[in-house]
Formats: sequence, structure tokens, C-alpha cells
Amino acid sequence: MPKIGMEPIRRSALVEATIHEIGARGSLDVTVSQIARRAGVSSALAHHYFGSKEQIFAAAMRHILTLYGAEVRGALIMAKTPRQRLEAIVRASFAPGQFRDEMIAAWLNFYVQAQKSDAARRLLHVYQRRLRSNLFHAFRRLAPADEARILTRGLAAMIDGLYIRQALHSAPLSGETAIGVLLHYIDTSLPEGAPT
Amino acid sequence: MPKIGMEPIRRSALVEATIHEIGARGSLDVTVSQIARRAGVSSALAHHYFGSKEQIFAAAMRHILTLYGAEVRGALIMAKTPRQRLEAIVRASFAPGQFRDEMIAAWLNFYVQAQKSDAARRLLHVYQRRLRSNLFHAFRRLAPADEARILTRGLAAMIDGLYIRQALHSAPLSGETAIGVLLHYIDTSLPEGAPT
DNA sequence: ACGTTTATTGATTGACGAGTCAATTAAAAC
DNA sequence: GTTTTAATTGACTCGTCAATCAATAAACGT
Repeated sequence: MPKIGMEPIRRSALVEATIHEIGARGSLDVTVSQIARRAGVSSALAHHYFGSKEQIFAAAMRHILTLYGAEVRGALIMAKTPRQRLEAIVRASFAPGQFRDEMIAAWLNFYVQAQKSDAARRLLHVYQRRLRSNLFHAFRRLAPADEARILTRGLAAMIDGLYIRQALHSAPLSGETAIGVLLHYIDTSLPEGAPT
Repeated sequence: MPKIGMEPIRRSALVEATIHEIGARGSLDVTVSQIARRAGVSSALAHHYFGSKEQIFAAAMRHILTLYGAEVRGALIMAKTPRQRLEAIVRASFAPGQFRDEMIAAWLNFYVQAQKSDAARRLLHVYQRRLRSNLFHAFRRLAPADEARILTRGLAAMIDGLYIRQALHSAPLSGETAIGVLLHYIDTSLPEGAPT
């Protein structure tokens, strides 16, 4: 059946399969065979295109970070004021496309993966730096630097924390609820200065 | 060498070894043999006392949750006002005894473990319920119920998030810094009502 | 037509790891 | 002093799984 030009199709099928499989098992213990089966190919083919399981994970991670980055960038173009930019980032983080079980399980997975794999750690660092930078620049125009730094750390942590909570299925929040918590933080914690 | 009364000693040695080993590898992929070696016994003995790897993990988790619970309880006895109770919980969470690499790695581990293991999930639920209950009752006396619920979610998420961040070693914060971020949230987000 | 490249897999290898078991030791009990 | 009983382990079993390889087959270029 070898039709030519299969590589990109198979690669993305395998990446999607990886994310779904992680979500389904809620765990890192997914085998290459499981991923391959879900993608409709043999495990040998997965190795053929990616070389190793770690690289499959890295590709899946890159994919998720890319999706998230696009969502944030998309939300930011419409935002004008610093406050709107903060809200855009928050809303993008909990948009229906991102805030889904598989995505959340995958995120948790990647946090763990980042502990062993240098490649994974680097990817996550890039994401974190961008997020923090975005938040900080917005806060910086609403509060003095000291406070902006604190608020950046707090908001970034709260976003991550709300994700983790969701992974546990203990107290499942809707995306809207999470957004409400975060906006409440933003709006109440800013000094009495510049609005919008 | 069989001296009688070894069981509790071996059990706690294995539990400590588990936590240390997880911290050292920064990962869930620890083998029973590694744990046993660190505890100075054979892997067979670990199985003898715990039955399975999952139960070893569960015991380690219980141990950590117990330590944390004790830290919180200890901090709470001196706290009188709601505000002091909130600060006590926050400080207990980032006390030197808790906020250490091995502990943090172990926590992240357990979050993942909770995705597959019912026992692990139950343990985490208990911890979360207690934490949320403590926070909520304190907030309840400082704000109306609606707001108290939001603040509880926000603070719990921020605590978890700051832990996760630490696990990544990307932007290592001192415990004091984390506490500062959290207290800033508490103090700025409460309504203009009852102080202390 | 024909050799080359791309796609694809079944079968295999090699390692590793959880859990079992029978055997050993020495204290404890009687 | 003999018999339980607790502690302890080396050796073994049985799976699983990542990674490799040789083989097949279809498209492509010439």
C-alpha cells in the first residue's frame, strides 16, 4: 500500500495517538505498541519515524505547547489594555480546546517527563518563560516591579495548580469556574492604580 | 541475624528509602530493588513486608501526608484569628521540613500515581478535603460564602502550583518567597471587612 | 523493465523488573 | 534441647516492552 508522502501523516497521527493514549490511561505507562495501535500502524513504524519513545513524547509535548501557544497568541491580538491581556491569557489557558482531560493528563505527564528528560525540561522552560514574560509585562503596567513579580508568580502558579487539580478529578471545575477564580485574583490583588 | 521486632524498623526504612529514591531519580521509575538496596535489604524483603510495589508507594504517600498533617496541625494550635490560621497553613506547607526536593518530587509522583491507583487517589482526596476545609472555614469568617469558595480554590491551587514549579527546578523559589506570594494574595484579595 | 527509494510489518532480541519460593539463620518459646 | 516462629535472601519464573532487522510491496525515476 505504500503511498508516498505518508511521513507527515503518520507522524501527526502518532502524536495525536500519544496524547489520547496518555489521557485514556491517565498515566505515563503507555507503550509504543499501544500508541501505534491507536494510530493504526505497527510499533515498528513508530520507531522508524521517531527513533525512540522519548522522541515520541517530545513530539507530543511540542505539539501541545504549539497548540497552547497558538491559543494564547490568538487571544492576545484582540487584547489592548494590560488587564485585557491578562484576561486573554487566562481564558486561553482554560479554553475548551485546552482544558480537556487528555490535555490535562498530558500536561501532568510532561511535568514528570521533564524531571528525567533534558529535552522535555527545555521545552517546558520555554513555555514557562514565555508565559511568565507575558504576565509580567502586563502586570508591570499595572503595578510596581516588586508587586508585578509577586503577581506573576502567583498567577502562573494558580494556573498550574488549577490544571493539576483537574487531573485528579476530585473536584472537577468547569473552565469558567477556574477562570472566575483567576480573574478574581487579578482584580482584587492589583493596587488602586491604573484600571482596565 | 533475625532479631525479633524488625518489621516496623524495616517498614519505615523502606518508606524513607522510597521517598529518597524518588527524589534522587526525580521520577516514578524506581524499582523495588533500588528502594530495597537503599534501605539495606533485599528486594524480596520489601515484597515480604509490603506485598507489592503499589503498596510501598501507598505507604510512602501515607507517611508524607502524615508528616504534612502534623506540620499543619502544629502550626494551627498557635493560631487564633482566621487570618493567622490561613498564614499558619501556608507557612506549614512551605516549612523547611516539607519544602524539600525529595518531598516535592514525591508529591508530583503521587499526583501521577493517583491517576492509576484508587488507593493513591483516595489518600490524596482526604488530604485535599482537609486542606480545603481548613481554608474555607478560615475564609468564611473573613468573607461571604461565595467569595470564600473562590478564595479557597484559588489559594489551594496556588499552593499546589508553587510546589509543581519547584519540581521543575526552573525558577527555584525559596520557601519564604513562596509564602510571600501566598500571603500577598490573601491580604490583597480579602474584602475591606474584618481584619486579623 | 529495472534499480532505487519509501512505507510497512512480523518476528526477534535483549534487558529489565515484579513477584514467588524454597532454603537458611537465629532468636524465642516451651 | 527441641520446636516454633520471625527475618532474610539468592535464585528463579514469567511478563513486558523498547528497539532492531530482515523481508515485502508499492511508487518513482530513467
